[in-house]
Amino acid sequence: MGEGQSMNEKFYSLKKEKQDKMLNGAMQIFALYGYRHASTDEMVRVSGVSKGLWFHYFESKAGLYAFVASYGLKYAMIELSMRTVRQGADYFALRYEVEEGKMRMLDKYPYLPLFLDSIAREDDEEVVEMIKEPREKYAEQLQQLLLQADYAPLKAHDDYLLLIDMLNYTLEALLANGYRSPVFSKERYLTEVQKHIQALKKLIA
Amino acid sequence: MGEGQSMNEKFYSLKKEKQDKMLNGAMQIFALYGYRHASTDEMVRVSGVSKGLWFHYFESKAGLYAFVASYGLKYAMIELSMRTVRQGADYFALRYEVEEGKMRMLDKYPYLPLFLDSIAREDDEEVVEMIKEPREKYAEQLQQLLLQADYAPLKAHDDYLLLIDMLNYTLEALLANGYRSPVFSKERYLTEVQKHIQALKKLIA
Amino acid sequence: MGEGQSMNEKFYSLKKEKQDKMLNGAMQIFALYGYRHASTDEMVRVSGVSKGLWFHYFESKAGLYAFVASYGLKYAMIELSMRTVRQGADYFALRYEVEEGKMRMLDKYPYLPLFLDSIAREDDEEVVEMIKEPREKYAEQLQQLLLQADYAPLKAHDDYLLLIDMLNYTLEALLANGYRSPVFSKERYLTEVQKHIQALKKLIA
Amino acid sequence: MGEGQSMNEKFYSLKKEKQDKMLNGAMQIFALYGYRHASTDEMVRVSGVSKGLWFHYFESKAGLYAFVASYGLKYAMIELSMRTVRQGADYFALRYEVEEGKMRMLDKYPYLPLFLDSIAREDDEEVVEMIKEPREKYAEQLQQLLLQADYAPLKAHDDYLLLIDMLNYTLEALLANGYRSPVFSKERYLTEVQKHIQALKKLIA
DNA sequence: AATGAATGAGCTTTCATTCAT
DNA sequence: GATGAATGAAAGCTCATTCAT
Repeated sequence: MGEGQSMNEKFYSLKKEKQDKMLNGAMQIFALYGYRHASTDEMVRVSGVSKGLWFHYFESKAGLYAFVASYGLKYAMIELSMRTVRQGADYFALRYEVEEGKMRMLDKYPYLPLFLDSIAREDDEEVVEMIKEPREKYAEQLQQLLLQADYAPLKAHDDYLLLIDMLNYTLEALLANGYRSPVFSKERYLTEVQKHIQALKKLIA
Repeated sequence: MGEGQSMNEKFYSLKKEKQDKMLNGAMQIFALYGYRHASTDEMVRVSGVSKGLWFHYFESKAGLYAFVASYGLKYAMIELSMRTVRQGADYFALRYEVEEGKMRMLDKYPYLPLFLDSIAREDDEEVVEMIKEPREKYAEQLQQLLLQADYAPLKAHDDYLLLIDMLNYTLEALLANGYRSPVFSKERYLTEVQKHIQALKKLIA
Repeated sequence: MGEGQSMNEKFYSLKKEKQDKMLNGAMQIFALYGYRHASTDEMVRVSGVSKGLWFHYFESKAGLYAFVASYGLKYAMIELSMRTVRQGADYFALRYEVEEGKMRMLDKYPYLPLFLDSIAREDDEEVVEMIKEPREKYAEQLQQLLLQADYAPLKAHDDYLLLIDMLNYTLEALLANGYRSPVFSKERYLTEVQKHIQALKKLIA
Repeated sequence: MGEGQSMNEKFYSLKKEKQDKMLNGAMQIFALYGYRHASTDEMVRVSGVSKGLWFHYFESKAGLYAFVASYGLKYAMIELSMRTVRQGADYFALRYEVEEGKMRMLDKYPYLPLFLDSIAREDDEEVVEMIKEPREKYAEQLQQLLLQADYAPLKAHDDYLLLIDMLNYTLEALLANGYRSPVFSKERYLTEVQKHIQALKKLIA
C-alpha cells in the first residue's frame, strides 16, 4: 500500500514473459544507440508494450536505464559465477569461455552482450553515477575470474598487459561486428573469437 | 546537381576561415555523437556560425553529413598520398606513420581522426548510401598504402591477417580513448600507439 | 439512471468508513486544486483506496465530482437545517453561527468547508451543468436561513446588500487563508471571523 | 554572439505587436488557470504563435511565467507611479483610483488585472521563489501609495485595518466576477467598485 | 468487491528545417 | 551572403480511464 514496495519489486511481479519483453526492448535500444539517443518510442515499437507502462514501472528514462543496466550486469555476473574455474587454467581458454558465457545469455537476452559493452562506454552524466557501482563490480568480478588463470606463459613477455589490452579491444570489436549483420550468429562469432585468440596464443607460446 | 553551381562550389567560395569553422564544428559534433544524435544547434554553438547559413549551404543535415564526411575522407587521402612510401618498408613502421599522419591533420581539423573512425562505423540508413563511395575509396587507398610494406616477416605466421585486424582494432580504441580526456594529446597518443605496435612486432619477429 | 441500482446506491453499500475515506480524499484534492487540476492518482494516494475502485463507483472524474459535490452540499444543508433559528435573530450572530456550523463539519470532512467555496467558484464547463442544481439549492437554503434574521438595523442603510456582499467575500477569504497554514485551526478561524463581523456590526449599529 | 544577450533581450527585439500577442496569451492562460494548469498549447491557440517560438524565447514554462509575471508587475508599477498623488488624499478616492489604473491597463493587456491577483495567490513551489521579489516590490509600492492617504477618518475606528482587509477582499472578488462574464466591462466593474467603496465610506464618515 | 496493470491522448520540451529580412 | 525568428513533428513524461484477474 503506497510505499513499502519499490518500483523494482512492482516490476518483478509482472509475468516473466512480459518482463523479458521489456528488458529486451530496452537492452536493444540502449545497446544500439546509447542512453541519450535511445528513444522510448522505439522501445514501445520493438517490445509492443505501451508507453505508459514503461513509466508506470520506471520513473524516468534514466531510472529505466539504471535498472536495466544493473539487471543486465547482475545477470552477467551470475552467468560468470556459474563457470567453476580451475585455478591455473590457460588464460586464453578462460578468455574464450567468457565469450562462450556471453553467447549463453543470448537465448534470453539477445542484446545483452552488446549492451554490456555499451554500458562500459556510457558517459552521459545523467546516468553515469547511477551505474557506477554495478559497472565496477562486474568489471572486478571479470578481473577476478581471469586472475585465476596461469599467467606464467604471458609474463614471459614484458608487454603482456598490452597484449591483453589488444585482445580485449579485438573481442569487443568482433562482438560489435557480429551485431552489424541482420542476425547475430553465435557460431560465427565464437569461431572468429577462437581464431583471433589462437592467433595471439600461438605467438606467445 | 542540375543547377548551374553545385552546393559544394557555393560553399567553397566562402572565406577559408569560415569554411574551416563550419567543417570543424560539424566534424566535432558528428564525431562525438554520430549522425543521428548530432544536433545542428550544437554545431551553431561551437562554430559561432548562424543556423541559417548551415542550411543555406547544405540542404539538410544528411546533405551536410555527406559533404563533411566526403571532405574529411578526401583530406585524409591527400594526407596519406603525401607520404612517399618506400616499397618494402617495415609494416609496423608504416602503420605507425599512418597514425602520425592522423596527428598532422589535428592542427587543421582537431576532430578529423575521430570522425574518420566514426564514419567507418556509421550505419544510419539515411546517410549510409551517400557516404559509401568515398568511404570505400579511403579504405582502399589505406589498404594500397599498407600493401607497399614488406609482408614477408608477417607471412611467416599463418594468421597474420588476424593479427593485423587486432592491431587495427587496438589503434582505433586507443584513438577513442585519447579523445575521452579533456584535451587530446598527440604525444601521449603516439607513445601509446608505439608501445602497442612494438609489443606485437616483438612477438612476430 | 436506467439501471436497477444507481451508482450512488452501490457506493452507499460500502462500509461507512471506506465511504468517508474516499469522500475525504476527493474533497481534499478537488478543494485544493479545482476539478480540472485535481488528479485521481493523488486521491488514491491520500485515501489509500485503489484506483480501480474509484472508477468502479464513479464512471468518470466528472461523475465523481458531481457526486462528491452533491454529497457535500447535501451534508452542509443538513448541518444548516439542524440550527433551529429563532425568527428575528441578529443578522451578524446568525452569520457567525453559519461559520460555526462549518467548523462542526470539519470533524467528519476536514476539507468540506473549503470544498463548498470551491464548488461555488467552479466554472469548468465539463461539470458546471452537473452541479448547477444542488449548488443553487444550497445557496438558496443559506439565503433562507439568513432571511430569518431581523434586517431592520441593516435596512437603515441603503447599501446594506453591498455590505453583506463584502462580509461574504471576507469570510470566504478568511477561510481560504485558514487552509493555507499547515493545519487548519478552528479556534483561530472563528476568532478572525468574529473580529471581522464585529468590526462591521459596530459601524452599522 | 552566443552569450552576451539575455533571453529577455532577445524577446524585446521582437516586433512590439508580437511581443504583446505573446504576453497577452500568457497572461490570459496563466491568470485563468494558474501556473500549473496553464497549458502552453492553449497559449499557442489564443496567441496564434507557434509552440516552438515560446521555447525559443523562454527556456521553460517556469521561465516564461517568471518573465511574464515580472513584466506584468513592472507594468503595473509604472501605471501606479503615473498617478501623482496628493498627500492626504481621501483613502477611498485613492483606492478607487487604483482600480481605475487597472482599467487603464486593460487596453494593452486585457488579462493583466486578473493576472496580478493570481500572481499574489500563486503558490506553486516551482515558481514561487522566482517571483518573490517583484511580487513583494509591487505590494510594497501599492502599500506606499495608499499610505499617502489621510487615515485620520479611518483611525477613528479601532478596527480600521479589518475594514481595509474587507475592502480588499471585496474588490478582488468583484474583479474575478467581472472576468466571469463573456466580456469584461470596465464601466460595469468601476460602477460596482464605486458602489461598494461608497457603502463602506458612508458607514465610516 | 477490489486491485493495479495497461493504454493512449495530451503536456512540456527539443530539434531539423524554412523563411523573411 | 547572413541572420535568427518561426514552425511542427517527435521526444520524454503524466494522467484519466479501461480491463483482466
